[in-house]
Amino acid sequence: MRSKTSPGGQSRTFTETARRAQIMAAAIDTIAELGYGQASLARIAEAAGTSKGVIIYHFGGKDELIRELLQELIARAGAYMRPRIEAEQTGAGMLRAFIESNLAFMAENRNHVAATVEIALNARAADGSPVFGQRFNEAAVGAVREMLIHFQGTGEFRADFDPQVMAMAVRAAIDTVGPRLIRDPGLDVTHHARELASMFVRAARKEEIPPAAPHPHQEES
Amino acid sequence: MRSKTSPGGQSRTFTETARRAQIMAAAIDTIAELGYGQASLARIAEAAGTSKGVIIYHFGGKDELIRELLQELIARAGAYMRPRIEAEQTGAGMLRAFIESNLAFMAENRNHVAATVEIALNARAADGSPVFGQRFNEAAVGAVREMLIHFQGTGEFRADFDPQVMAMAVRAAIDTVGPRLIRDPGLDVTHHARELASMFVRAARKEEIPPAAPHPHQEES
Amino acid sequence: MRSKTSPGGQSRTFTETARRAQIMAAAIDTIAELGYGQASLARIAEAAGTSKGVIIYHFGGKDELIRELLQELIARAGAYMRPRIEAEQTGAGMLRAFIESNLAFMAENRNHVAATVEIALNARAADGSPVFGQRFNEAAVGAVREMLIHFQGTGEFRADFDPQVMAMAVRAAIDTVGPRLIRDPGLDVTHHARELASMFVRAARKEEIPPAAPHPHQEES
Amino acid sequence: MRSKTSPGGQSRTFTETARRAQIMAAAIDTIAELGYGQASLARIAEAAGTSKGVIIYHFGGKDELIRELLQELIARAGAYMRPRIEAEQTGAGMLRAFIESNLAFMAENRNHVAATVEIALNARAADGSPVFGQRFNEAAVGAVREMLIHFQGTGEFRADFDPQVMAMAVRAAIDTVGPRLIRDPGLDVTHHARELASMFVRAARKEEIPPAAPHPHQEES
DNA sequence: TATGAATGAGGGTTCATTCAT
DNA sequence: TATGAATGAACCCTCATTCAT
Repeated sequence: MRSKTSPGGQSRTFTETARRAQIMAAAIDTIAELGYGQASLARIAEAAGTSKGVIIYHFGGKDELIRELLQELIARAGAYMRPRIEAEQTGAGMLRAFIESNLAFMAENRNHVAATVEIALNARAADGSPVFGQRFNEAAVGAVREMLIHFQGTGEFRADFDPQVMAMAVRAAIDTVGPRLIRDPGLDVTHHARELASMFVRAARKEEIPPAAPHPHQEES
Repeated sequence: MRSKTSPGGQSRTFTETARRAQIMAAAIDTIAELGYGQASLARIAEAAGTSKGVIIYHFGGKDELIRELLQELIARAGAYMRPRIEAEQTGAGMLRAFIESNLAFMAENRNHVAATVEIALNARAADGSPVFGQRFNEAAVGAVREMLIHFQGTGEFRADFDPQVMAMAVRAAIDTVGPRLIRDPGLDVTHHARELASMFVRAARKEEIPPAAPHPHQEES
Repeated sequence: MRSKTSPGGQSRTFTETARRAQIMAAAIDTIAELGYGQASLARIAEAAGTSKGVIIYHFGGKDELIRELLQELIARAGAYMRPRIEAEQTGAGMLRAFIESNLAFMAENRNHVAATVEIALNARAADGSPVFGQRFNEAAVGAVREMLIHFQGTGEFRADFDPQVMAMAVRAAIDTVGPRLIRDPGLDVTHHARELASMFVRAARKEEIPPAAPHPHQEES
Repeated sequence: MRSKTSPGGQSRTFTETARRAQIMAAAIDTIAELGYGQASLARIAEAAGTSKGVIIYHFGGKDELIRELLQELIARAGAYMRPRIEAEQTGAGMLRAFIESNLAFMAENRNHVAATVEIALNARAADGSPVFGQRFNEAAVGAVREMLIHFQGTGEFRADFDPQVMAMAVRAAIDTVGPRLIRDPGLDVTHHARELASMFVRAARKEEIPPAAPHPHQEES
């Protein structure tokens, strides 16, 4: 991981940091707009107003650029979401906060998210094996899974569902909004987020019995 | 639609049909293994044991090959799923059949499905705009949405969720299994499917049992 | 020169002659419309309603087809023009007949002529040297030159012009109409021919002195 | 018009200008020698002592190279001819200057002119339609036509010929010399030019000398 | 630091031709 | 006779990368 040192080996100057930020921004926009496959160094350089050489000079190669880009994007999303999730105490609240803050971040950073998905989906090593998709996705799913397990333990969530399966579904349901957001800028993300959150909460939580229910039947074993 | 005519314009020879099938199989495997971006004609040809020229001779170009591949894959999945879905009467049954048959098809045709997802996600026109992803995904989501709407109308499903949002979530939850299946051959797809189906059924169905049910039907084992 | 024998070595059957004519017609149209460079065997075959193999079978290769095409086209033009020229006795009459009949043939056989010009201009041997242009053009120019020389001898034409130069100019002036005819179908070829003929006759013939010219000056040495 | 900007978008470096000139020279020679159809990027690169990639780097593609080549060639010919034509006052003088300077330029720049003709005649768009031939030729013919019309107006030239027809003939008579020059380096272009000029002057000019000319002007040496 | 220049592999495609049937 | 199938070279072009300046 050379991500904190400049090509010469020293830590970064202000100028270099700025150049890197500028290039990364251009890369985000280019990937979001054209997709990973069409985002060549030449096009990214053009969007950044520089040349291919500069990019390679600063990042060492396209792979490095992509890797750093992905790290940055994930970190940014995490910084946005974490406080919003941790402000909640209940499982329902946290699950809802997770989904809603994730989608809110998407809505506010459409290009960033689109680029993330493009990279995670497409970036491959020389031998064709996925580079990021795997570990990235597993980490993201893992966080949700642990949360579900925790509240299964407290009794707030039902015990009869597989937390891994639901975690994957939550992740997928969120991620699928990204591409759609790009094509349909008018999408009401807030509504979508609320609906999604309600849906998963309903699926996870134990049935609440209406206060004055005379004949409490249980549904489903 | 030239998909039923050979390069000469007449309908297909036995030999041609065989060659086409062989090439398409090689393309499926190559795309599933290496991803869409790495699946060049040369690599597909190598996997098929022929040369690029042969592929172009039979399909007219890479675009045609991809298009036919996608059509074939979707048709095959539809043929597998449709009867299983139509055998059901209730909304819960159909939703469950949809999810389970889709995942069962995936499990039995891993490479095919992985290739489909790769193509749908990544194939782009020269200007960078998605070629299939959009319409393909919308069609798939639309089918689920209409089903949900119908059973909201009959009263079996709750009326207070957005069928479009749930349909997208269902699609995404299913599609996310594909890539994972490739990397983790030991995944218990049957279990995953049952869990997923239960989850969405629980989220969609009304919670109340008819007050004083004289003939207790069991829904779901 | 294998142009009178079929691939097997025997002289041609009726069927073969018909096939050849059909292919040659298709080649003429294709070359006239798309130009020599774009007239691939595949396109010619398509226009002829057959396959590339058939063309190669009948002509032995693309070069043979082109060579025969050119011969045929020249022969046809000659058959049209020769009687019209030979019907004249004077130099002016023959020069005029040459130009006008040549252009008349063009107007009636636009595609043929366009194809001829395309081939003569573009067909090249493997080493890049022109195949037909040279000898074909020299022959065509030579005929005009000999005519001019003959009537310089009889005294009808001036003796002070270089017959080779004028012959080349006549040929070029005629040939340049071909391409234009393709693009501008409304061109009045009869008018153009008459103008061209008058122009060259005026340049070649000794000045006719107006009958009652009082002071005959000569112009130009 | 990107013809003054380098691949990066800025104006040209010395190195780039030199490389471009070198490549264009190689392209001229290659096209002149082998014809447009055989002048592939590979062959041009070989003649220039570089690789295809370099050409594409500097010109962006074959089309650009050809387009710039044609512009350059036309501009150079114009710069050569214009002052020689404008030095004349009479119609005969200008017509003669046009023809003679054009052919003199040809004689001094054989490959350049041959390449120009090859390109103008053969370059085609993807659909087979001529790219340059049309407009290029019309422009060249138009200039001559306007000159003829002008001196028909002044009375120096006869009024009874079609200026468009003669203009086309002049252009064609000149252009036909190009290819011949390549094959026959010993051709006496000066003689040819003088003959051609005399011929067209004789065809255009009125035959009568003003009845009783008091001050005999000499027209033409 | 930064850039212009060059490189070489690989991309998809067209083409004339060969060959078995 | 005729065709469908395959071949292999050549085509133009894109790309990530290297290198001298």
